[in-house]
Amino acid sequence: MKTADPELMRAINRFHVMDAIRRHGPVSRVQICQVTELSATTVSAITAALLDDRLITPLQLGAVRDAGRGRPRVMLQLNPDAAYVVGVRLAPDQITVAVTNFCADVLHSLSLPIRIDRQSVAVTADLVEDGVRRCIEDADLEMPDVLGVCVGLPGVVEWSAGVCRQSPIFGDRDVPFGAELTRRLGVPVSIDSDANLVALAEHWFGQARDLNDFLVVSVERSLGLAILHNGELFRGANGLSPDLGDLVVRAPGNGGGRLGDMASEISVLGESDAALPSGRGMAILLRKADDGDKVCLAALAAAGEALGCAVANLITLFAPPKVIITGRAMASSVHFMRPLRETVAALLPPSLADVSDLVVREWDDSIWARGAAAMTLRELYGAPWGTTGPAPLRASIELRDEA
Amino acid sequence: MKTADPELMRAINRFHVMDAIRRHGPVSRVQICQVTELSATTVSAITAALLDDRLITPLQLGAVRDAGRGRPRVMLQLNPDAAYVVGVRLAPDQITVAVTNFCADVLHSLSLPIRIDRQSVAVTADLVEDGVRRCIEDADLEMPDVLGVCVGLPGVVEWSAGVCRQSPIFGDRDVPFGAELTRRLGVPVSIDSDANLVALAEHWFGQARDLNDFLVVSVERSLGLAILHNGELFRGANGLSPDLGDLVVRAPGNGGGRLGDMASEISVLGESDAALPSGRGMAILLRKADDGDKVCLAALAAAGEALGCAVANLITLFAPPKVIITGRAMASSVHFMRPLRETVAALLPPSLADVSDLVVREWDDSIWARGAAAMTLRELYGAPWGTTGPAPLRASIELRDEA
DNA sequence: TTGAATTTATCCGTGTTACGAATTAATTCT
DNA sequence: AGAATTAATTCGTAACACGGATAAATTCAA
Repeated sequence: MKTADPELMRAINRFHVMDAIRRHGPVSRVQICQVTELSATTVSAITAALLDDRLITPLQLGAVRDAGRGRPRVMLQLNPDAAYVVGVRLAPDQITVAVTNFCADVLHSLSLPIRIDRQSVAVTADLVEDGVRRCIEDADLEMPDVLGVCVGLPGVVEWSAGVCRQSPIFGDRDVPFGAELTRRLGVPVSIDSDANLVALAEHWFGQARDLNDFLVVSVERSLGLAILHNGELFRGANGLSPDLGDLVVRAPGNGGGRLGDMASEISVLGESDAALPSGRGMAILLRKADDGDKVCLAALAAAGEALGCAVANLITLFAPPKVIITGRAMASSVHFMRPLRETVAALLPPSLADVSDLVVREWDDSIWARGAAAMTLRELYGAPWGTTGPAPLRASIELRDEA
Repeated sequence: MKTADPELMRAINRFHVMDAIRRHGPVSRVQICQVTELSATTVSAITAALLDDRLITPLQLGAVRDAGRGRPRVMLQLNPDAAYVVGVRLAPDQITVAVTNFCADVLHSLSLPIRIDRQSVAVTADLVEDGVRRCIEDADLEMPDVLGVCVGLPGVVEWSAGVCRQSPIFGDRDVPFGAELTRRLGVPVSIDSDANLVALAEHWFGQARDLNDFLVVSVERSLGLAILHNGELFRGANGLSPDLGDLVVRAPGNGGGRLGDMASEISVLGESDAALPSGRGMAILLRKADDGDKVCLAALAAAGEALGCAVANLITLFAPPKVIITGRAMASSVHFMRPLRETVAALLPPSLADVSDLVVREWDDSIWARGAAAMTLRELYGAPWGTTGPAPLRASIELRDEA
């Protein structure tokens, strides 16, 4: 537990101010007062401290002469150069690295089309290390300029421990990838599930900015799931990010099993004859489906139904107002989405029939980097939430502790 | 959002002190210091205020002369008479009412064996009102002595709104039972899912006191689910308590469907020929199963497998160290539990194979009342958690608000 | 061009809070 | 009876948020 003292008080209010500035672009002090409901005095003091720390800057610039009467407002914004963050995304067939500034703008990025799922952990770490160093160099930065690195990857990731419990890109389990890269790069490296990064980016910068509850389901080579609940990323009891692919849709055998074996791109391709070693298989399958190929249509429909079943269950549990489906290929096909929507509608209990809005969203690669940036920046001006939880019960209290 | 001011600071620390006293029985100020990590000064001030408010009392009583050297400790405890709370449990065939004191000790209780699932909402409300008034009277209390009432019932309950979205005991949906009883009784009445009450009671008073993450699955006439996550009851986005029965195990048709139609007592009885209008059916079925009756064994096994599938998915999502299965009859049968355990073990991904401990627990009726008490008392000396969340984004900020 | 009006931001004084050090209180041991 | 010991309170200090007064920077009107 964290006891409440003036320091915590300040930390909370400072976060509120930073959060307001981040969310509402350039913003004046009076506006911050309105949003945060803090007094003008407090806002003034906190912004002064933030300016002093160079975390924010006044936007002088001919300024938006806003034709008001009195003293013009001084607009404040995050200082883009306050810190730099590197975001890395590991996909089975690609490494993407991007450097962002304090506003999570991508300064420079780098893509390596490498089948890392064929490589050992050591080789992958080598590749990531080189990519990060190169990307920083290309952005005219030095290693010490970098506040932190965040790596997003598919699978089950224990964020708090920096360990990847299990992932399609690693043969091994329980890979301490965070510690390994921290050692190599000399800056803090955190790892998280790629779906979580997207969800966070969407919450910070995307269209879910005003939503405190939503799900992100990504359908690519493997299945990803992120849950934003009460404005916070939801993690399991140990900081574990749940893996959608591990959900079971029907009892195994009997035409059911792991969702990941039924609704991911790989599984769909496996059911059709379009499987190819390269990445073109899904495009071919989708075109065939458009042309009416029965096998391909059935494969997509089966996947949609399986995923729909899982999504219905997730809605039953979390009741999120919005569910965002994403993925490079399948998510954009009606042959996949229609069965999915129909299954969800059919399985949802009447009491929850209309709470959730299912939308499909496509992102470019920068979203991963921005999510990684957000994840890292959260730590810098991060909220002290959860630091104020119930006491972690000590084993027991000695009635009288001996000398 | 709640801005952090001295008042919040105090509220947080006062909660910590109250929580420490509640958890560690009679406890001295020094011990509170150790547990809460607050300074002796602060603890002294807060306990003085609490004593002044008569929320706690010193335990004079010949005292546990603890054979120490110096000035003896003054043990503090919750003042049992600081407030009284009424807990109500609605089951399909029974209404249970209990009055508890501030320590959640049951002072008096009352059971009405009535098939309320056959009655209208108005009649049920009548019965509950009468039961509560009578129980208070029998406990030698007056209505104004009662701080609040909490009603636990099966189904989907929106706690924050006091509305029962759907329940086997109500024909209608969206029943505003909380407001209705508040109007009738003149004291605040909250409602929640019965599983949540058990979970909270278990967390406050039971064996899960030192666990901040666990699941409670209750198998009775209907299925209940409660999730304690990070020390807090987990509720869906709208304060909705999820209903386990609404989870879908397999796609409908094809031998699957709602879990509630596959693993509840009612569904199991329906599959066998032991169905009886009275409540003896399950006992008969269980005995028949013990005697080797194939049909009964199969029914129990099917239910266990279905529930196991759902539990495996929940473990995948929440990674709780413990899952508590409860229920009057079925949960105690190996013919049900063995298939359940085997299914969970089979379906759990390897990375989560050993995180969760499945236990069966049986409670007496008082647990509901104590849970209801805890739920209500939480509000009195409740933690200000969640009051400090990210700002509820205003629609947008006017650049200049006109006069 | 100058002064009034207006809006923004800061300064000052007050009250609340937590905390460390010193002090008082209530015991047991010798 | 006095020393030792542990518990609890009191006192003084520092940090903070806040309301009201003040200063700052602009527009509007004569």
